[in-house]
Amino acid sequence: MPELPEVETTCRGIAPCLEGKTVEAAIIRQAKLRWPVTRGLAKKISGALIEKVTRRGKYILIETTSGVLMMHLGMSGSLKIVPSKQLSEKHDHFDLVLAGGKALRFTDPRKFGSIFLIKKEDLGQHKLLKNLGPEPLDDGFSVEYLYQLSRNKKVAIKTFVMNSHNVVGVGNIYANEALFRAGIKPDRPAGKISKARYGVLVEEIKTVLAEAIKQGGTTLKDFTGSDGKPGYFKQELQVYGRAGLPCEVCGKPLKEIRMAQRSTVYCAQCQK
DNA sequence: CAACCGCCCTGGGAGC
DNA sequence: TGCTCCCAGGGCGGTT
Repeated sequence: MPELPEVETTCRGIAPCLEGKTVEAAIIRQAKLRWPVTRGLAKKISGALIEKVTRRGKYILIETTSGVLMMHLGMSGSLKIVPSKQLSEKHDHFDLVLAGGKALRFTDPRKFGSIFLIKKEDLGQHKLLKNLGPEPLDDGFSVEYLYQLSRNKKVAIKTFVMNSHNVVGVGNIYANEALFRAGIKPDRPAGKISKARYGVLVEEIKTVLAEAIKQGGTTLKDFTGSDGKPGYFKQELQVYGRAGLPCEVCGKPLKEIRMAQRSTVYCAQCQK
């Protein structure tokens, strides 16, 4: 499942293949995704020049002279560069066909992803973007920021950091990992955690994401070749997916609880 | 407003 | 081996 590091890796992988290219056509095979694909997208984007590929949270933004193509990979989505003549498979819902024989192909078995075409001037006001919190790796995501925001909040710290209004891009896996590294019990109320502990948490969130992005670099090399190869960061995970297995620090079996319908794994000994 | 839950979807694993 | 069941989960939108 693409978390922020994978989205970042995807952006870095596809950007050189897209920037400066002209869009010949867009092929929409499945318009029914998490939300309907923007009406008339194919017609509107044909002939556009791709200027820049960026990212906001987990939204990939492909800026063109005809508007911004905004894509979210949801749970199971991926993007790759393929020869435009390559036959599509069952879950290949969208192609952005480029001049020169290649295409950007969007694949998403569970259809939790989304694709929009937005006017550049409307981007900041788009409902999916306008309420997003700071980027976790930016300086705006600081101890002061998170600590102040957390005051008087009763919500559990894990739910708090996974809320994209507070900070973007911290999904279930990295929330679990960062809390373990910071030694904070996931169900502790956000408003009752000291500033010093927020200092540790903010650092661990940044570190774990940065490390995962670095690992993504390995995938980057053959990005256009095969699929996104899930699990490249898997060997680094200390708690996620390890319920019942011994804590790598103290050896006690890791516990699993459900928080907001999400699997939550922690060490009762190391996390307080 | 906060807290919570339902929902969108399908592959894969467990259980029988 | 094949069926059925259930779970994974980002994130919005609706309800309480």
